[in-house]
Amino acid sequence: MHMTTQGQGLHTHVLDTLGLAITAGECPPGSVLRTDELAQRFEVSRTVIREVVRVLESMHLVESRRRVGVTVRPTAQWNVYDPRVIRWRLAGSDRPRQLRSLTVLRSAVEPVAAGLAATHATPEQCRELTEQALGMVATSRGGQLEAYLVHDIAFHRVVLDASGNEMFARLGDVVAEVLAGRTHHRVMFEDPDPAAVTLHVRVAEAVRERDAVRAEELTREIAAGALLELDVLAP
Amino acid sequence: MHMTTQGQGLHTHVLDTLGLAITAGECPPGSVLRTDELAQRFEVSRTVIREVVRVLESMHLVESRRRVGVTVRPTAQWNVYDPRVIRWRLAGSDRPRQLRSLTVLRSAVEPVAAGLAATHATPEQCRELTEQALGMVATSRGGQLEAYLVHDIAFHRVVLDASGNEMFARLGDVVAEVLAGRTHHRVMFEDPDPAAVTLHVRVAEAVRERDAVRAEELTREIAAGALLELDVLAP
DNA sequence: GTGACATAAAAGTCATACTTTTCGGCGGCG
DNA sequence: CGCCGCCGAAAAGTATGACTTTTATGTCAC
Repeated sequence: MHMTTQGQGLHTHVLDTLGLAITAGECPPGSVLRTDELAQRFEVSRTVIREVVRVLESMHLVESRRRVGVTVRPTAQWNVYDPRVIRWRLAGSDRPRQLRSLTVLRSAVEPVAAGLAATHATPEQCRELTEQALGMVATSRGGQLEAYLVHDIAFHRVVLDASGNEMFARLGDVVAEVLAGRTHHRVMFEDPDPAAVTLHVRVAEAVRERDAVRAEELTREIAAGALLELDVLAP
Repeated sequence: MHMTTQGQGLHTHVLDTLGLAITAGECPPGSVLRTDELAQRFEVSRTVIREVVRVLESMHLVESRRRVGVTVRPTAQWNVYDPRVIRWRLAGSDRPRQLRSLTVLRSAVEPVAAGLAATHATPEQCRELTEQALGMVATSRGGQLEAYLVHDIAFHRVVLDASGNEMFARLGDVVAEVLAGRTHHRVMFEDPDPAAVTLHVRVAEAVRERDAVRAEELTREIAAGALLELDVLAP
């Protein structure tokens, strides 16, 4: 048996290992893999390898051609919205680049989502939003960064959900990854920016009061802060 | 043999058929499929079916569990950023909903992308942008909708590429699908809105002149137009 | 009624044989 | 010398059957 992560079946394990290897830059774009070779390397049957390759292919990470093998595609063609690809890349070496891309995406999407949330949010969602904002306030000082993170993630997830747009809603996981990544890779000693905390509270207010333009504008400020912080940390 | 699309192999064909069926609402969420059954239905081996199921699983369209079968997941869990899922849904019954979601996403992303493009675009990209805008002008009248569409898609793709953000760049396919869908599923007789065409030309100008805020603002107008048009067509 | 256990159903895995496509070389012809 | 077409082999694609593993469900004893 192997000593590596083999929790949920061979398929998952091989997929994760290979995906990570590819996104990490081993197997650079253009290099070819052969199924038989992979089968030997992972000590599994060709069946498993083929299924893995098919999934990798569906993420546009590789392309499989007869008589040629499985060739790694150029980075520009990855399906970067696949949560697994995101996770692999965040775990790999170009984590900073990835974080920046994702933060820029957030800064584009979240303000619009907040504006929509102001008109679409259910009372329940408004309540939830306020609750999470208050939770952020309560945990914003004294080094309770982990607890703060939980509320932060929940807050943004509710906003995206409440927007009523499924494309936005599905970005909840992405945002969660970004926030978690930011918290975990920063100096863990400093408390979050009080201004940002206040902004979250005010966004919750704006949504509750159905003030779309204010919700959007405030969220834009939050996003601007996140971008700024990124520039400070990784110029 | 079958008379359906079988161009690039059994796998592709079965995947497309099944994916379409699921996203179209046959096989509603919660319903279960068995691999053997599917193998019979499509007259292919279990091998092929298993690979298809694995890909479908990677899109979060289905979940495969032992002793239970392949169960269709609730819509909220689809990986809606997968180009194939988008295409299937655009071809299916909830095309209006899908088109709206995507257009809202565009309206959030493209203005920001245009702003970034103004500062990041290479001279080559500026040239390309201008060229496509002019192409749009040239084909904007006289029922040359197909030719217009080509330039329209190319234009938006260049903007997203030139933003320098990979997440934005990868939305090129999505935007292409939306624009194509809009053109092909609409009354084919009316020429595109002249105001929109002009706006595209002005965006190209703004980018060329490195005027980020203007590029963003103009693109916001284009997006607003697209949203408006959507409301007119599907209230 | 509750809990442990047996059963069987379905996916997961493997090995193997066979088919199809296609790259790359080789030879002939211009 | 160079181009074109044919041929063979390499690699993925497909099919099949046997076997393993998990697990939902029914059954039986308590």
